[in-house]
Amino acid sequence: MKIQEYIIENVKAFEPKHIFECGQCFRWNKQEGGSYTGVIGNNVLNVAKQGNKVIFKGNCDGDIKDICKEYFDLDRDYEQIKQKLSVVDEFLKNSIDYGNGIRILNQNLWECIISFIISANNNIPRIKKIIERLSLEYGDKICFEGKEYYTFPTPEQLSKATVEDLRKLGLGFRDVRVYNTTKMILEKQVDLGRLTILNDSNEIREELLKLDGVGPKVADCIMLFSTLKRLDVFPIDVWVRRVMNELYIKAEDETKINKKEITKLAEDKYKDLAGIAQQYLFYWKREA
DNA sequence: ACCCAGGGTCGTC
DNA sequence: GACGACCCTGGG
Repeated sequence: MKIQEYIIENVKAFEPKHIFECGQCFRWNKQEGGSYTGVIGNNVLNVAKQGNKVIFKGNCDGDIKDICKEYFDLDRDYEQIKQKLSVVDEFLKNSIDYGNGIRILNQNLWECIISFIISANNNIPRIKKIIERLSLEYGDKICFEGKEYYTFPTPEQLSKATVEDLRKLGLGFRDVRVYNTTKMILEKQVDLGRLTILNDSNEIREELLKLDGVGPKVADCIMLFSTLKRLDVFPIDVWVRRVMNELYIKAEDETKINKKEITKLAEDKYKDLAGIAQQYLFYWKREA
């Protein structure tokens, strides 16, 4: 572990606020001055934007440049993606202008699974608090700039928690789901190593759905926001349902819309970039 | 004090 | 396939 720095000059499509507050991740916190600090694997990082520079600073277990390239998806051309999506229609173009610095992160698969199981029928502030408590209780300590941070617990570490322990940490009815899923992954009833090798998205989804607490929405989030990197999947939650109804469907009661109708609409309009389009729409709808 | 909603899923009918 | 229940927290 050592303190390192990595700077990108003339950066395009990179805005910390857009990246960390578009709902894809839960472990980043805004600092005084507007930078964000968070934990990636065994590393603590601070991300600051100054003009058209991005400055990464961190206590890292490995090369900070490699860590950032992988996690922040730096080798992907988001300017090209935005151009492609902007011509779909005015609505999407407006939301892209609003969240122009969004990037889809490559988050650890295991952490992503547990995080989005916790997200079910929950709100973002509470999801973040629960994940912090899990890390504090079962993760490893890392120090950075005089403060203590904690890694997200490994399956082995989290398996030390009983259902009652999880309930005490505020998971509510999700306690059993996290407990069961941890066990299933540890015992390789669902093999995460094999998941990353699979090509077919439907095959991956099928495997994820075996896990307790993973339904269609959570499975889609995991596939989009983790290292599985399925940019074509379109997670449908209350917000996306809302925005798709307002823009295109215009039904009186959005809760009665068939999910398949939304999925088909997204596929037709956004094609293989539906997941990224979803993030622009989600961020715009929640913030603006 | 009371009600509602929140990045849904599960069990039951 | 539709429906209610589910723990907990914050806001009206």
